[in-house]
Amino acid sequence: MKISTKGRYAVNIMLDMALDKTSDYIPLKLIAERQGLSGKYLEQIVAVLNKAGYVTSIRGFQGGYKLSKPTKDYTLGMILRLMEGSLSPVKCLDNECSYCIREGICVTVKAWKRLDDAISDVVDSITLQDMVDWQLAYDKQQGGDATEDGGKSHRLCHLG
Amino acid sequence: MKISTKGRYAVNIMLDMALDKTSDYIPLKLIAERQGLSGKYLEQIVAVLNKAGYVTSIRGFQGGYKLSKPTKDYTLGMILRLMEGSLSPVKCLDNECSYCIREGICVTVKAWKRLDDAISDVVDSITLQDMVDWQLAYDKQQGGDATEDGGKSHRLCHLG
DNA sequence: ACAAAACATATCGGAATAGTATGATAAAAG
DNA sequence: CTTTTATCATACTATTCCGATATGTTTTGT
Repeated sequence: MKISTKGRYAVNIMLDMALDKTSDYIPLKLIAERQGLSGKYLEQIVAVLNKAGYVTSIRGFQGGYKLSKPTKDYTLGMILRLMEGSLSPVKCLDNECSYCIREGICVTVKAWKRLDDAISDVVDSITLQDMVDWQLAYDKQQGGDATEDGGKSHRLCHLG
Repeated sequence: MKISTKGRYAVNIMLDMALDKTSDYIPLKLIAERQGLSGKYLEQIVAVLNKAGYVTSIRGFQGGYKLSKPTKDYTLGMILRLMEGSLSPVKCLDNECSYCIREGICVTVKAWKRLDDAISDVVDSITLQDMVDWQLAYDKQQGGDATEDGGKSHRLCHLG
């Protein structure tokens, strides 16, 4: 029941971009350094985000990535489902359970469905903007310069 | 984010026991046959349930297992956590995140915590008795003899 | 004694995870 | 027009986890 690094790092990447005030194309190497993650690994992850249209890229010198939509348009669920494939606790709920022996009778599925709904409710209700707001509120609470770099970079938790 | 077979099969085992009207010690082989699962694999799983005191066993001829407590005393969360170790979506929430670089600052953890709470709310609120009730309600709705064995065995979904 | 069943380990193939490694392509700067 | 920076594209790999099998040993009622 763990979210993989792909899912978590993807959130971290997009949140890092959202918190970057320059609102310019950001080289992935910079994000990797800020977050203390492998740049090459992040390339694989951001490639998926790129193909899905979640980020826009410019190649070559002074290139990089930026979010293609406003932060309120991304939910945690969108990002996680893109990377993880599905967030349902059992396969049965992914593909209509067409191969089940007793379709519709299985009482366990009723429990899994409740769990699945609860998970979806949470991840679909939290937007990237929400997380930005949480971060800004925390920065303010700390006086704005509690961090060694004055809060310019927001190193996130990446230890699963 | 998937529940493993150990967690799901453990639920199936305990639900199978709960639905068995004989209220006697049930040989695991019988459960394996009813549920269409590997008996040897179930032995490993039931061994954990046994050590945790969730089931009681009698060895030897005509031995077997039975639930050691009334069905309302088992929650889905108890069973799943026993088998899976933890249901939290990130490791960070398991051990107080003592090794985090920016403990308490990390804004992603706030999101993971919400998800974790939602998951716990669901699994801790569903008891084995609830699932038994759901099954009995369904049996009644079907007239009691819709199944080929008159509803005596309740084959559950085990396809993840 | 025998058969049925719990109990105890060891082993194992496959898949997923979490990355590295290597290189090709593109574009701006000097 | 070369160099630097960066995206883009695969290939590879080491480790862990999953989902079992396999091979017994021990207990116990008949």
